[in-house]
Amino acid sequence: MNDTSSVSSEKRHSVLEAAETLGYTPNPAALSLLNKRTGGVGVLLPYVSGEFFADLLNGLDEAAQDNEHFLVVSTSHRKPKEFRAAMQAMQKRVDGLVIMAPELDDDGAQTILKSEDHITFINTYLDHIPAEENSVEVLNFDNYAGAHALTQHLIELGHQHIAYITGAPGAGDTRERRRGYRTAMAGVGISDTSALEFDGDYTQAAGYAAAQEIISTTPRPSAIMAANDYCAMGVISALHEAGIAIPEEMAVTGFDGITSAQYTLPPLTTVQVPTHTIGYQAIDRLVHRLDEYGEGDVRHQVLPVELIVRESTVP
Amino acid sequence: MNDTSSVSSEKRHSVLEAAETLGYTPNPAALSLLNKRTGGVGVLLPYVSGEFFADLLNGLDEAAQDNEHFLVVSTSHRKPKEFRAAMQAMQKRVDGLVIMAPELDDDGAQTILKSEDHITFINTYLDHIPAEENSVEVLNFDNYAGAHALTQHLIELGHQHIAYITGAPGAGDTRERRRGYRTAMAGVGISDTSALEFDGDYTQAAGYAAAQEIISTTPRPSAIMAANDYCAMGVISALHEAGIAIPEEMAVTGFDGITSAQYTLPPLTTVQVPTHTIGYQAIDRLVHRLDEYGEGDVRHQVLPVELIVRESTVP
DNA sequence: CTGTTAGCGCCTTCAC
DNA sequence: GTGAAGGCGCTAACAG
Repeated sequence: MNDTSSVSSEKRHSVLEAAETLGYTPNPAALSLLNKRTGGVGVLLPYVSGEFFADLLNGLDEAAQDNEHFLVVSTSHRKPKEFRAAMQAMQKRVDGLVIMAPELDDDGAQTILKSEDHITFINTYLDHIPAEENSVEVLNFDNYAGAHALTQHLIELGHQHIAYITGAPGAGDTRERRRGYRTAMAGVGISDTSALEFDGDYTQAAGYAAAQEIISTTPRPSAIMAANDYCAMGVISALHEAGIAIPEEMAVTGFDGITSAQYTLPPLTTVQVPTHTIGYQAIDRLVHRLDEYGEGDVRHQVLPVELIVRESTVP
Repeated sequence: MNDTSSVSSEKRHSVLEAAETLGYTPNPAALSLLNKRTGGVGVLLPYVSGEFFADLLNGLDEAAQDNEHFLVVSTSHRKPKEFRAAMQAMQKRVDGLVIMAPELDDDGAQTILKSEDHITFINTYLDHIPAEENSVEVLNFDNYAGAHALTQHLIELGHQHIAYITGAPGAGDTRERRRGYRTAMAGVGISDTSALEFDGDYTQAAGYAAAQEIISTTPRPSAIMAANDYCAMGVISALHEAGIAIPEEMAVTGFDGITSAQYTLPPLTTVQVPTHTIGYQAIDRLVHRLDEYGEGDVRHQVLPVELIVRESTVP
């Protein structure tokens, strides 16, 4: 008996003690059968790589522990079909879902929202969320503002010929960052940036390859904005190999603000995104939503980002 | 009805079809109450940081999906008490546990082994495993051989004054790597390395701090072996700041072989450990153990590592 | 304040 | 070949 029935405090004490000694724990499966609550939160990630996801998981885990929930993690679901299967598997095992799916399109989203689960999306751009369906919340970084600030910073330093390496194709964050770049460029009269944009993704290898392409274009840009910090590391490596001095001959910027960005040579100017925070909040709010409110509250929340200027850009 | 009862295949078909249409799935909680199997595997990590853990999680997740199990992840349990609590919580929710606890001492291990669970330890050094207790397996990197090969490599290049930055204090992998270093040094007559060893851990900050200390000692060492690749990144940063050329004036080595180690300036000589593989195997073998064998098989397995020579050491 | 009972969702056993 | 019943571990609601 937990607290409900009226039992002599004496007897309850002895029972609790016995339970302690024997290491007894109520069977979670039986509990969840009764309460219709499992005490778990599912986390659906597109993939896991690098410091960004490590930080994210730390935030998720910390919040889960604070709220006494366990974490069921599943990754590698960039394909809609696998994604669906993973959701299916999670469905009845957890009380709510945290989903990061930057590559999710609107059709896919509609299918997800059919399930009457509590969901918190992170770093996911959804256009049409039907407000009545269920309990949904969206938490995003301000990718647009970050990229805009970064571009603006370079422009203020006198750069005009700024190359841009795009992130993973088809992802919402990629689109948002590029939009920030384009808008800032348009602000100084450069409305066609097509010759300055280069395909990439969020890896060092992509940055390395894109940089090699960029340095061979004429006229050569004076700055490279990489898709993120890892991409920038690849850029730096390529420039170093080609004997191009950073920042004297070429400025380089990143995105995310991972720890390693402090330790590149030279240290990287970048945008710090609140990775740990978004993870923590995603779980924390989801769990509170589970307890307190019912269905039907859809909210968008954009987390601020911070420009970090290090010595990699020309003064 | 799944396959057991004898039912007309016609009727079965129609039922299966209906299930598909309605999106019906048997309630996992009820199943686990019946079968005494949850279909989940618990993962207990000391913490999550950087590319190493991202790779590890990829391996774990891939194996979990291949074996149709879900992953319950819990981290931040360097304290025995929290660790115990996490195990308790996992206990009945999963069929087996993968535990990485390099800092676990033998007493702590005994307590863990009391629980009659199936466990696979990774990167964890246990001395006294009672073979009869339950189903246990231990998977480790060959940390000793890796550090030994690295030291040997430096020695063959003519280095004698080799500084060593130790990993996280109290961890088994730290001890093993240091042992490899000491043994190799003793092999060339340097049996007292106390003046050459510097406290550190597995972070860039630790490498940065330790390197500053090392370069101010006299006589100055000609090589620095960092605890791991992240630590080495901090070393490189400090050396660069002090104007010390790598590798001409100082050789630097790492450990782990993370992707970023290719993109340091210069690229890092390091030891490649099979991070993804250890994760995959841990789950894969655990699940197979669950199905096929009973209790009582304890095995140690050491995974080979590979020396990767890049341009950071003097020729 | 205590003891009993019904039932959460499912599957296996046993009678029909 | 089919239907009904029992029970996995637990707790809420009830009767004593």
